[in-house]
Amino acid sequence: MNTLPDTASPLYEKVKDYILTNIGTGRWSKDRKLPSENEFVAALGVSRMTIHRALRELTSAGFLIRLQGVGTFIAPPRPQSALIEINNIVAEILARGNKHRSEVLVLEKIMPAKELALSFEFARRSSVYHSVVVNFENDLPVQLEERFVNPSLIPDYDKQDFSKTATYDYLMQKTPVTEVEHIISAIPADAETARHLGIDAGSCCLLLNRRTWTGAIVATISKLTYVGSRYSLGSRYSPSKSG
Amino acid sequence: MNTLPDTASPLYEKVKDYILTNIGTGRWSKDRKLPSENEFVAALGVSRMTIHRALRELTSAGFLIRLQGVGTFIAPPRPQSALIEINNIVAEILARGNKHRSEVLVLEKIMPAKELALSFEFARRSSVYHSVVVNFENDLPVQLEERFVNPSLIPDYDKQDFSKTATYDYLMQKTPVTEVEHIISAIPADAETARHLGIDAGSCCLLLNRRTWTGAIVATISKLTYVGSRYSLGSRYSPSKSG
DNA sequence: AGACTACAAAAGCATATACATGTACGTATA
DNA sequence: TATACGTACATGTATATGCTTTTGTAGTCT
Repeated sequence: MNTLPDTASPLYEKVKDYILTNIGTGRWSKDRKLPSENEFVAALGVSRMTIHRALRELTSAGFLIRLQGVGTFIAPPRPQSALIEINNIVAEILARGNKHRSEVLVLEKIMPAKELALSFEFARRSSVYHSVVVNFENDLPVQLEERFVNPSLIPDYDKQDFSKTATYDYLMQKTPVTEVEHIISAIPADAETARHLGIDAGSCCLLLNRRTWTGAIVATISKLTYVGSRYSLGSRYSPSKSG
Repeated sequence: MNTLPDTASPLYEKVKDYILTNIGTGRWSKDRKLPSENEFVAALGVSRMTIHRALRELTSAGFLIRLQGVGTFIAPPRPQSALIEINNIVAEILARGNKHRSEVLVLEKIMPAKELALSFEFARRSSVYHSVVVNFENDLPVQLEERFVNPSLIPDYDKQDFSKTATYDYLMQKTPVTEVEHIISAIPADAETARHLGIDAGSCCLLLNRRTWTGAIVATISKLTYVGSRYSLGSRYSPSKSG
């Protein structure tokens, strides 16, 4: 019985729409196994190759996961692109099999200075959360993380225990990132930074300034300082595998 | 006559590699019309549907442009993604309305050291091009650019005048980039680097190590050193607009 | 109990065929 | 001369068919 949309588009596009709609509206629950190709054939009255094309394109677009011999499943919310994930330092440390620990130096609500308020693109003055955390890899400090967070998007930021949950994980869970800006530079460590990171003042550090948006609203502004000799940012990117 | 690569991958992938290689090596000139699907069928002994899939995927990845009833053409070099474009320093300098100038320090063909040959993933020893260029913004050195280039993809690299054409522009024009790897770190300048960049030894520099691929072949390996106090890498990215 | 085997299910690959749609171009006709 | 038409060719879509590869499972043998 054919329930495909009645638009002027190729059949495989209709099938894609049909599937995406069923996922989007939640009619197919998140962890459910989708019908097999042959079941789709029976249900929609369309040839298997056409079903296959629709499923393949949805898979390469990241909406589905397919396992040969097993079935087709709805993909979990996407893991961020290479450009974004460079910030989840905790995951990186754990992935290397090392021990992670963090110390929360500051967690407060403040009125932003003029320049900071400007970066948040606030229409009128408003307070923001402010946190400073040091991240350790095997008890060696590798990153000093200073964040400013928009309370209108993440209201309970200052109630969290960031020695247990990484700020990154908490933020990713709370609000979807629709846009990211990165500015990377190399700077000598100032006295305070050097003290927190246990290095000499003037040592080379990698400074990553980051702003994230949720829709049109600036969600977070972060200043991440890495010890140059202990850290580097890597990414690998394939245009052909995502376009 | 079948000239497809002899790898253990599906046929349509081999066809894609075959086409990318022919584009990459310049065997098919930039503005040329590619063979029609049926001509590919005759030339490679592969069914039209398989050819079609290869061409369709290369088109959606941005390498080709197809016009129904007309033919298939090589796409103009793409406006790179945020992650890739951070390397076109010349364009950046000009975009800021500043003057650009470059000095070519080295341009030669060498036998790579063991480690470098390894990075190129060479099956057997083969020579590579080597260039070192300093880029100036308003007569102030901002970047030291050392590149190693695979001659099998870019055969005339050492015949170019890189004080006139930027190495980046030349490479982008000569071969499509299918994959990029970046490793960014902060390091103190060594004596020689410091001399070339007109800074004190030990000053903070941003080091960008970059590898690019064309198909399965490593095309270039670059080591870009930026003066920390005079430069930072920026990017802005919207996951939702490309995934 | 554990290991091996056989089979079934599901996705993946490749092909042949047919028709649809769009473009280019030459030729006939008003 | 300009329009209309026919033909050739190119890409796009849809289907049917047959095979391979991977994975899970149910039996079976030791």
